[in-house]
Amino acid sequence: MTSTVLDDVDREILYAFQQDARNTTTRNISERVGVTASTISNRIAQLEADGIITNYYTTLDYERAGFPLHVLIRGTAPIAEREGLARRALDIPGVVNIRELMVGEGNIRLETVGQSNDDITRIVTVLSKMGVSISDEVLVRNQYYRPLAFLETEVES
Amino acid sequence: MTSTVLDDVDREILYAFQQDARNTTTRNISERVGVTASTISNRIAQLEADGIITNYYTTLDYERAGFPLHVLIRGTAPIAEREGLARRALDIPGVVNIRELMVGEGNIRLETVGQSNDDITRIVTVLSKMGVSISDEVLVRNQYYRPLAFLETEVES
DNA sequence: GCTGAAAGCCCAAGGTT
DNA sequence: AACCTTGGGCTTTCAGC
Repeated sequence: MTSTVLDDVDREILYAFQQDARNTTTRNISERVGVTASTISNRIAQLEADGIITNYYTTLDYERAGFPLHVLIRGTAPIAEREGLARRALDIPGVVNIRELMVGEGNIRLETVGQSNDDITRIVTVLSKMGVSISDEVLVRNQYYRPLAFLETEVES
Repeated sequence: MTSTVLDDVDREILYAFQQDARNTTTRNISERVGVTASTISNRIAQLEADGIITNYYTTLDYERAGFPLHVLIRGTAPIAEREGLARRALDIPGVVNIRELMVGEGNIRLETVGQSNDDITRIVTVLSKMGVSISDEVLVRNQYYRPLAFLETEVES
């Protein structure tokens, strides 16, 4: 692990990929930044190797995809089992995202989708049996994303 | 808007794209499903046109990218202004995601990242001035994603 | 609505400065 | 660390079914 710095080229890559991970080409970025596409290709490989880029993901409109229920669930797991429970809860059908939080009450937050209330009920039931106590369920009305704009940054790589 | 059904080809595309939106090729999917790459290309265009695919996104390890603070903020906005406030809050540097919820207390949830506590403080200050009352801030410890696995689904297109 | 071929574009690799 | 060239692969388009 040596200390490295994200320069303008890296930042441009990360910003472009957050906006469109599929249709952004190395050539495309290279024209914006003023280096060759080969260089962009090398930088991307480096960003992936460093674990800074973790995944290329596609966001869906769950409702249009046939899943009208989009629900956030808040639960609490015993500290010692928190991480294991979070990973296992990810296997419950309908769970699409899990966050572990640095807090006592409500240390696990799940993003779930379903076709009917039964789907959500089933998820909550399974969570309870796993040892997660549920304290809250709320419907998502809308969601907006914004690419992270980078300023001067220093990272360990 | 006519009623359409997602078939196995569509589901395979959505599932593959949720796993890797950048390195999954049309040919790659076509071999799994048993239709030609041309057909996959057409289906993708249709899924985009229908608004089922909303974005191709890249997830980052914010900590390794130089932003060690990853914080969820919970706030409440007056119902009438909720949507407008949510959209404007997205322009605050460091805010990467906003959800509007169908609930009274805590109807706006923000995902934010920062290099120092000052960054988070600044975000909260701006939110307060905008008219959002903040009730909670918690640190994210870990996060896991899972592609949505589709069963039989019917959608409006 | 799917197929198949062709044309154009893109990416990765190796060698060079 | 960045550049240049090239070979191979990918995507899209369109005529045909």
